[in-house]
Amino acid sequence: MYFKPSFLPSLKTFKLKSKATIKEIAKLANVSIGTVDRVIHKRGDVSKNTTERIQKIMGEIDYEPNTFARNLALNKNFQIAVLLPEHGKEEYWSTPMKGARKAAKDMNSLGLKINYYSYDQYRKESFFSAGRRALKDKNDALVLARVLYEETEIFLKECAKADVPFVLIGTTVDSMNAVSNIGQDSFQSGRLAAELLSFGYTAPSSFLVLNLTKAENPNYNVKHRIEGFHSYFKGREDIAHTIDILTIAQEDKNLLKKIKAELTTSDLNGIFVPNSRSYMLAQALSDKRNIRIVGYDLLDKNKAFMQNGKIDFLINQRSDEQAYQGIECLYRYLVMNQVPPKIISLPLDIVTKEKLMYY
Amino acid sequence: MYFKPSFLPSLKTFKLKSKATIKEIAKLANVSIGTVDRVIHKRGDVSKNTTERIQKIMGEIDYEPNTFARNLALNKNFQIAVLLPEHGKEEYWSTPMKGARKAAKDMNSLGLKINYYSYDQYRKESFFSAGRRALKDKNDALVLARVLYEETEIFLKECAKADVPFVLIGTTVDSMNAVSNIGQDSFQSGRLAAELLSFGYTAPSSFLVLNLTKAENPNYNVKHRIEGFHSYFKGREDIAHTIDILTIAQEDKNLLKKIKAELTTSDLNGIFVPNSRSYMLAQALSDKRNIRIVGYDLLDKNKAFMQNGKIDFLINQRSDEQAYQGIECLYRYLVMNQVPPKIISLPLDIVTKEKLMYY
DNA sequence: TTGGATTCCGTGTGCGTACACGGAAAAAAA
DNA sequence: TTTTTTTCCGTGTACGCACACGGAATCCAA
Repeated sequence: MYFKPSFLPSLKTFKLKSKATIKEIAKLANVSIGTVDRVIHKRGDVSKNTTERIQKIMGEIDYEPNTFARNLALNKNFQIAVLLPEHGKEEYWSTPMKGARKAAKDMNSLGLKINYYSYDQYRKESFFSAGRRALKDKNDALVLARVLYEETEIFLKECAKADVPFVLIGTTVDSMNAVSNIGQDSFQSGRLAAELLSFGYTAPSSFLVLNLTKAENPNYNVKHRIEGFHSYFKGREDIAHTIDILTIAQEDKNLLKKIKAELTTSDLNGIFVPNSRSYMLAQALSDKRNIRIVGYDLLDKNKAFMQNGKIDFLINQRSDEQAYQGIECLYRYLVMNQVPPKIISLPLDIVTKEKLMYY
Repeated sequence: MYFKPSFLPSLKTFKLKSKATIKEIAKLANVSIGTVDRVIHKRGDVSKNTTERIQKIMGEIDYEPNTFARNLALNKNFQIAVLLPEHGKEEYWSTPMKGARKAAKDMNSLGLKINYYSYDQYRKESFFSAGRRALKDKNDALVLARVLYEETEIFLKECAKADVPFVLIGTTVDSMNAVSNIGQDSFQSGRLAAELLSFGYTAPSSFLVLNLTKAENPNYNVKHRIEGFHSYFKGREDIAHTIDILTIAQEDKNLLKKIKAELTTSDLNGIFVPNSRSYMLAQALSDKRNIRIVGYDLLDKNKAFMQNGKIDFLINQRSDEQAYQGIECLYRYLVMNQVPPKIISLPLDIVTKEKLMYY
C-alpha cells in the first residue's frame, strides 16, 4: 500500500526553473505547440520555413522532452522479452534469469513488464518458436544470448524487420545491429587467466588448457579465451613456460579416466578450464597436489570446490549483471530515447575463496 | 536536439491494461478522487469510516502511484548535493567525482540536477561551511563521504533536522540513519589482501603491513583492513607465516630511508599497503626483488607501477561506482519512493596488470 | 428555525506531451 | 470569379496525479 512519505516536497519547497518545454519553443517561434510537435515528430504538414525556424530554436535551447510528461501522454506500458535457454535451478542460465527478475522488480513502478521465453538450447526449432512467440506477443524489445549462432542471426533479422530493438548479452562483438552488446571480453579474460595461473612462478612451469566441450555447438567465447590465454604467454619471453591443450567431450564416459591419465603423465603446475565446468576437473583431482586451477563462473559446484581449496580462481562473467543492464539499456532506449554504447564490456571479476561470501 | 526516433510507439501499438489508478479506487470506494488523494497523502478531513474503506481497497489492489503522472504533477526538479574533499586532477577524490558527473549526465533528462560542494579535508571549518551551504541551497538530498569522523556526525544531525535525506559512501557501517551506506567491506578486503599476498606460498613466509599514515585524522577503513589482514592468518594454522607491521607518517622526510631500511633488515615475501599510497612503497623499491605487493585503488601512480610489474594486486574501491549508486539510490528514494538496503557492499574488485586496460 | 461553526468531500485546474480533428488561407482548377 | 484541392497550422482532449477552492451536510446553540 502506498502512502506519502514524510520527505515528499510540499508547497513551500523551492522550485527550480525547469528546462525548456515545447510551449516555450512555440512562443519563441510564434507558432502553436501543435506545430512544434509536428516538427519534433516529423509528422509533416509544416512549411519548410517554419520547420527550420523551430529547429533552430530547438538547437539553441537544447530541448529535451520531459520524460514524465512524455510517458504519461504515451500512456503505454512497455514490455521487454527475455529469451534464454531452459535451465535447472542452479545451472548457468539461472544467473541471467536472476538479473532479469531483479530488473523486473526494480522497474515495476515504471510500468515495465518483463516476459520470459525459454527454449531448449539443443533444439533449433525450440529456439525459433520461443523467439517468434516473443515477437507475436508484441514485446517492445528483446534481450537474448547468442547461444545458437546462426539461428540467432536468422531470428534477429526477423526482429529487425518487425522493428523490435534488442540487446545481446554474453558477447562483446558488435553484431546484428543490436542496440548494445553486453558481456565480458573473452580474449582478455583468457589473458587474465594466464596471468593468474602463472602468477609467482619464476621458474619455467607447465600448464594445461583443459577444454571440456559440450555438444556440437561451437562456443566462440571459449575459443577467444583460449586464444587470449596463449597470447599472454607469447608476450612473455622472460620465462619459457610449457602450454598443453587437452580437449575432451563432456559426455565422454572416460572423462575422469582421461583427465587422471593426463595428470599422472605430465607434471603440471596449473590448469585452465575455459568454460564453467571446472568442477569436473576438481572432481577428478583426488587431492590438491598443488596444481593451480583457474575456471569460470560461480556455479554452486564450482563454489564448493573453491571453498575447499581445489579451485583457486574463478572468473565471473556476471551474467546476472549483463541481463540487468540489458533490460535497463532497453528501457532507457525506449522511454528516454537514450542510446547506449554498442559494446558494454563488464570488468573482469576475479573471485577467490575470500570473495565467495559475496555471491 | 531531439527528434522522434523511428521505433517510438504509434497509435497502432498494442496497449496493455495498466495498473490501478486513484480513479478506480475512488469508484470502488464510492467517493471522489479528491477523497482518495486525501487518504493517500494523509491530508486529513476524511471520516474514519471512509478512510478505512479506502485503505482496505488500496491494500487489496496493491496500489502504486504512476511515477510519471506523479512527477509531472509535482512539477519539481530534484537537486542532489555531492559533498566531497577538494582534490587535484588525479587524486583519490577525483574518482567519486567522476561517478557523480556520470550520474548527472545520465539522469539529466529526468530533471535531476547535481550540485557539487568541495571542502578542505584538513580544515573542519571548511567542511562545515560547505555542508551548510549545501543545506541552504535547498538540495533535496545529499551524498557525502565520512572523511572527518566526528564533524560528519554533527553535520548529519543538522541534515536530519532539516529533513534532508543522505547517503554515505566509502563505508559499510550503518551510521547516522543514512538512507544507505555504500562502500566496500574493509575487513573483508583485508582478508582478501592477505589471501592474495600469501597465495601460492607453501613454506612459512614473512609479510609486512606498511601503514603510511596521513595527518591526525583516523581512518577506520584502514584500521579494519589491517584487522581483516590479521584475521586471515589467524585462521590459517597450516602454515606459520610471520606478520610484521610498520607505521610511518607519510610526511616523514625519512620515509624512503625507513622503508629501505626495513627491506634490507628483514627478508620479506610480500607487503600489504592498506591505503591507496602503495606507489610510495613502489618508489622505494629500486628493483622488484620478488617481493609481492598488494595495495588499494587505481591512482595513476599506482597504475604505472602495476604496469611495470612493481605492484601485483590493487584492490579497487570503485568509489566512482559508489557515488553513482548513491545518487541513483537517492533519486529513486525521492522520485519513486523506493527504499534501498541500509548497507550496499560493492564486490571487492581485484585489479591485475591484465585488467588495467579497463580503467 | 436560523445562524454559524465544523466536518467531510467533490470539482477544477495545471503539469508537458501526443495526437486527432478540423479550419483558414493559399494555390490550383473550373 | 467560383469551386476544389492542397498546404499549413491552431485547438482540444487525454494521460494520472497533486492540490486549492469552495460546496454540502451535520450539529450545536441561540
